[in-house]
Amino acid sequence: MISPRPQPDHPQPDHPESDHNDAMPEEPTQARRFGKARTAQASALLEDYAELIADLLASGGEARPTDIARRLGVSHATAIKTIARLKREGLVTARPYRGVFLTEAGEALAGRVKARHLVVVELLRAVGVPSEAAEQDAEGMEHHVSDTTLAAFSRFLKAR
Amino acid sequence: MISPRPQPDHPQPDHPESDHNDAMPEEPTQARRFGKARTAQASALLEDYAELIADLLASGGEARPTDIARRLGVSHATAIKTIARLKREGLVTARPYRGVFLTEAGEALAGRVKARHLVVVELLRAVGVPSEAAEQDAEGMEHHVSDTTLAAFSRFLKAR
DNA sequence: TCCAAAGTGTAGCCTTGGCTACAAATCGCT
DNA sequence: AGCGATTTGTAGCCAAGGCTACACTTTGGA
Repeated sequence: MISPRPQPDHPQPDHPESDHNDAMPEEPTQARRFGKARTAQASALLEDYAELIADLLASGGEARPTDIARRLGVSHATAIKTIARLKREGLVTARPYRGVFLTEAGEALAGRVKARHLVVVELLRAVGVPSEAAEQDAEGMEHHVSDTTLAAFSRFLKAR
Repeated sequence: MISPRPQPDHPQPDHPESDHNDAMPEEPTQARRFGKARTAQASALLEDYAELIADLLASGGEARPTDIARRLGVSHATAIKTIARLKREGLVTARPYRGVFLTEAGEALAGRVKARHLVVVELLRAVGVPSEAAEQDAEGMEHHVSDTTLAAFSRFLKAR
């Protein structure tokens, strides 16, 4: 399946790093950054679920799997599977046919997420992003906003 | 451009509450937002690879799988698998043991991604985020920045 | 020249997060 | 009370994106 005998038509004699005598340690930093972005992405779903469940409980009184699924735009089976994962993570409690509730940890997470969401949306609007786009983009961006950045956002908004 | 999953076109025929007279926050809107954030996430990796490959080609002359892997902080096997996917998507060309090169589409993508990255980092710094955090957070956030938001960022930076 | 090291590729495994299809439980209405 | 509709749960499938282990090429140095 691999090619028949690749010919050495490609002389690349020079070694890039030979002339890199000065500081080169750029890779670890970048790798770390990418890694962090990857892990942030991993918790994003959990955060969204926690926030939504809190929302449903606050407004409607109950958070049912189908409601969650519809709001998130996924099938109910997917929602149920994710709820199981939330349960494993200790963020919610749920008994069959009885709805979903947040644990204390889940509540705390939901609160943090919601606050962060608001700040991000506010900041986007403050720099001139239309509300519609601000809401849309914040949904994805917020999960990558570190505490440091969040604090800077708050400062900026207050000082404005 | 990148349509990873053949979306079976959500057969969400139901207009849930026909008799919900009072303001129920529209679920379709929220579902759409979450869905978009999800798909944005899907293309994020491809974007990162394209940008990195462009960077390596520009500075070192060649983009080898191990270099890519090291810079991204993943195993070389993972990098190779992803490169295969990039190939499937028509963003790069690569022959065994010969390095990776960008197609025209890949080049275009890399250019867009890089420009966006710069704007996002600039914006973050402009609102007071320390450089270190700005770089870190931009890495994750940029993939969720829509054209509309990007334009607003540029405007804000210019008008500052 | 030739052999070991470095780089590359393949195979298999895992988890996430989607989906559909089907089964079981609960609800709501007559 | 009973039955159909809705909701919930389960099972099985898929692709993406990780990993390790192993095999194969290329390259470079003795």
